Amino acid sequence: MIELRHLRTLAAVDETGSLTAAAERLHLSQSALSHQLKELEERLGLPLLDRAARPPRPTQAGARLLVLARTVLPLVDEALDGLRGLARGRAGRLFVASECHSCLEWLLPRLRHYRDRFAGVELDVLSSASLDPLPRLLDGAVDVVLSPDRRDLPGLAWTPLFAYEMRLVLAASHALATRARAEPQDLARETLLVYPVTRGRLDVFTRWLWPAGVEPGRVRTVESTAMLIELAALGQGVAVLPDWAVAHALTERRIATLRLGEGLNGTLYAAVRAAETRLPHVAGFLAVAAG
Amino acid sequence: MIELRHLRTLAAVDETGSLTAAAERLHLSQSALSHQLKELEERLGLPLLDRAARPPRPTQAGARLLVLARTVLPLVDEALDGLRGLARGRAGRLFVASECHSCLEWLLPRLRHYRDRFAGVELDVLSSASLDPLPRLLDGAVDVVLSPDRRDLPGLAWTPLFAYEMRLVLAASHALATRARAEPQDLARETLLVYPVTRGRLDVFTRWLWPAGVEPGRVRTVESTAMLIELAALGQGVAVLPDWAVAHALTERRIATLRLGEGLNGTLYAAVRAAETRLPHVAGFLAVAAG
DNA sequence: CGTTTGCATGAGGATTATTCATGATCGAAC
DNA sequence: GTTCGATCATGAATAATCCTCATGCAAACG
Repeated sequence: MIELRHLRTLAAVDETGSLTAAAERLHLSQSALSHQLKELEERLGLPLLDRAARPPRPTQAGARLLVLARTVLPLVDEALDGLRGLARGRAGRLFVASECHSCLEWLLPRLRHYRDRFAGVELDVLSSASLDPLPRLLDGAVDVVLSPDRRDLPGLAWTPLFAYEMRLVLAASHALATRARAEPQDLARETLLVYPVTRGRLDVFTRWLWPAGVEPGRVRTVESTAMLIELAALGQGVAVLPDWAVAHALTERRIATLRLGEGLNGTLYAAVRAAETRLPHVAGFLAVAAG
Repeated sequence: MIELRHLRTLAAVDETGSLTAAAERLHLSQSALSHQLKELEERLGLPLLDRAARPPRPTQAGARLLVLARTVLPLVDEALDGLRGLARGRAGRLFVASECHSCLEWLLPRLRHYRDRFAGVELDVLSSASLDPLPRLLDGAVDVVLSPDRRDLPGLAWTPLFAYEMRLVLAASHALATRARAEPQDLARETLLVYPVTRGRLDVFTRWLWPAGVEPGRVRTVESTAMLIELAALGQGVAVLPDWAVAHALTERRIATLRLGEGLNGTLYAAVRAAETRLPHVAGFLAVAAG
């Protein structure tokens, strides 16, 4: 059937005013163009050009196809430009969703770095406190999911970003601060400061307290990591946070941290669609995030 | 580069939900589709489909191309439909211009006939009293030119429609009515009734009076053929008209007609663009007009 | 587990596209 | 009027491509 090649040929002939010139523009021989046109005309059963006229005049049928070419070819070229941008990391979409609440603060400085290197990429961070982000990754609503638990699903590729240790955060003056490690029972009389999410999504419950059958004395929800640390420093309660999140506050000596039992370690992973791992703006994100 | 074929493939895969089904719809083997997609992906340097997912999910690049396919393919199909219509005489444009004033009345009944047989054709008659219609035929503004004088230009095809004789029209009671033929000098004292156009476009001047160096006694312009005949019948003057135009009035015996000298014969021609003579709606017009 | 389904791959053949060489046509220049 | 140059058409040969056949592989399903 008809192909874009034919439309490009017609447009070139119309714009240059001769088959010869059009052939040159298209890097073809004049003969190739002549054959191509003839074959198309035969297939359609319609003449497209009046070759006798100079410059060659499109017939009614030719004019109709020219209109088509004029509307279609720019659309195609535009799309191809976009794809070239994608192929070179100069365009694309990167919607990042995180299952890990405190990770957002870890993410932001890296995202600034990423934005500098991939300026053309449409970047967004979705706080998916509610919805399970993995299905949304599969159906294309987001492009990267950050999660501490790696669930291998068909079509997904997982990349470890960094290992961390969850530590008990408490005021430097707290009675437990001198201990080498904390045990679940230690929290039975404490106020536990947590993010406002369901407990099933908090490692401190799922991997530490619940297995030991312990409930904290009180639970209080706090919006931000900074506030969590602040309240812990003031002795209003204790928190469980990844080591990197409290590294800065630790140097100020207002808080102390304890290992949880044998050590509650984890790894943050990034999931992307397997088919897109090679896309520059996706691979670039993984490199920046893991680096 | 990318071709419509690729867009059709992508769209088919997206709509059917599998390569195999898409191949069937496109009357290709599954293998062909697989090769085609693979080659396109390699050429673009981008994955287009996530084959692991079921149904195969378009990647960002694939989604972009799908958007393109969804906008472009309907346009192409629409155009092809139009062309098919053209090829079968069910569509097209036929703008008719006439250099011959009295021909319009000859044309109209045939045009009605034509319209019945080529219902889809956009039909129009342009009274080009002013502009020379042949250049407009060449530049595409009109599609048929009716003219009594055939000027062969490159790219034009001429078809004789019918032969006619210009005859002197006068009242049945006119003194000259019994003569066998009229001579230019006979008009020296008569009022000549003519259409309101420059004399250079009237055969009676260019082919009869001027060669003999005769001027009519008076010249009076009249808009329509019917009025021309009416005034002649009333003895208000004489006219020169093609035989067919007065055939009807002649049967009513109110007018008589004379041969002009040896006989002022002519042929009405139709000019169309040479490349379009085979188009059904053009060839159909010529057939209807000449028949 | 075997069976089915969907996709990938390699090789061979068939179809298409392109080029080369040449001829026809037309207009301009001499 | 002849010659030249430019443009396009054409046929044959070649190059490129596209497609199919015959497989292989992996996941899904009973």
